[in-house]
Amino acid sequence: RFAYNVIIRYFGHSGQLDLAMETFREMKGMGLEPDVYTYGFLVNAFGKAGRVQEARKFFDDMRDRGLTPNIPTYNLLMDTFRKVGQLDAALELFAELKKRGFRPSVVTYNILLDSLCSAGRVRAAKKVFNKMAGDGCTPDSYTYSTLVNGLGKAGRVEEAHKVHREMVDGGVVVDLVTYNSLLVTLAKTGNMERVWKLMKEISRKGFRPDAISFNTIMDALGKCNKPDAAHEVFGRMVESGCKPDLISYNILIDSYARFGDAARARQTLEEMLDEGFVPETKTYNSLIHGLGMDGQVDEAFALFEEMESKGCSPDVVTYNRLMDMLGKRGENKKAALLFQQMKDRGIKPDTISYTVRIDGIAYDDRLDDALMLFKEMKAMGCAVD
RNA sequence: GUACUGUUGUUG
Repeated sequence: RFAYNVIIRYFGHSGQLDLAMETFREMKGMGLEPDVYTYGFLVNAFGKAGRVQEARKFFDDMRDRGLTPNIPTYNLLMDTFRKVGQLDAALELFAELKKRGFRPSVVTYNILLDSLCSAGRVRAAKKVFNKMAGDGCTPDSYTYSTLVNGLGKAGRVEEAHKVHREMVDGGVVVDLVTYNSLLVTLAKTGNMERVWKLMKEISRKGFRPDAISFNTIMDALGKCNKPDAAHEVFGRMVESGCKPDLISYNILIDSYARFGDAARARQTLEEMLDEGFVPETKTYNSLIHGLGMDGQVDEAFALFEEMESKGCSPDVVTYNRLMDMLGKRGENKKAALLFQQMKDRGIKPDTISYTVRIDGIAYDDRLDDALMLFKEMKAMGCAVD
């Protein structure tokens, strides 16, 4: 049974759900009783793939077989709910496990906190955070990164900073992830002085800033239209012995692109190819954006073709970007063709797709058509925001 | 003998 469990875990981990299922059936066929680990791995496998329904079914099956789920299995299911943003289901499960007399672990609390934060309920998250110690769960470094990250994403920079200080002063064993979480928060405010101060502190504490640390700073600079400063950080990164990764290049390309420097963006693409990295759809999307910013619409479309030949399929972002470009130049015929093309290719338009199309059409004063699209958008189940 | 959680990148 142990061997089967290991195999199921492996297949789940690598996303080969059919094989995991096959192994599960084979195991039962051999007359071996699945245990809580077996079911836990299955919940995890399907949960990771976002298949909540099935994950939940395995959890229930486990009970029907007379097995009692333990805390890690509860955590696995709860984390599945978190990943797909089903806060209510997560809260319900938490209430249930307590009612059944289980003691949540720190992990349970961490998942709960993250669920609340991702749903924007930062206030509630803080309350839970304040209560967890009384429930026998001492916050750990995961707890703090989750909270700092949540507060930061909610724009509550000072609170995030305060929580971080509390953690450091309170003697919690910190790691680089907790520092990076705060770094992201500070970087987004554009206050580089604070960012570099934190970088110093990171080193002083004996950590080496990693690619995520540097990428975070580069991204912040790029977003404030300082591609050269971002490039400088790239240099520092290399100097300090930290190897740039695919994301570093994507960020750098995006920095140049949003600044409108298509030439530099392209040059960076060449550099990343030289370094042996394989560009992604995201990479091309940034480049296309850059060409659009630079007014090089034909070049943008050339790249649109090129990306395909390099094995990067355009996605909804690519199409949105191109349609917006065309709409803003009044080329609505072409934009409409692209819109049709994306649907034909099975790329589901999202809220942004409809928004840019409606926007383009509205420039043409074709309000009836715009209204029709608006209706279609709702009919397609697209959120109207 | 086996498990669960946190940090960075692309579009309106």
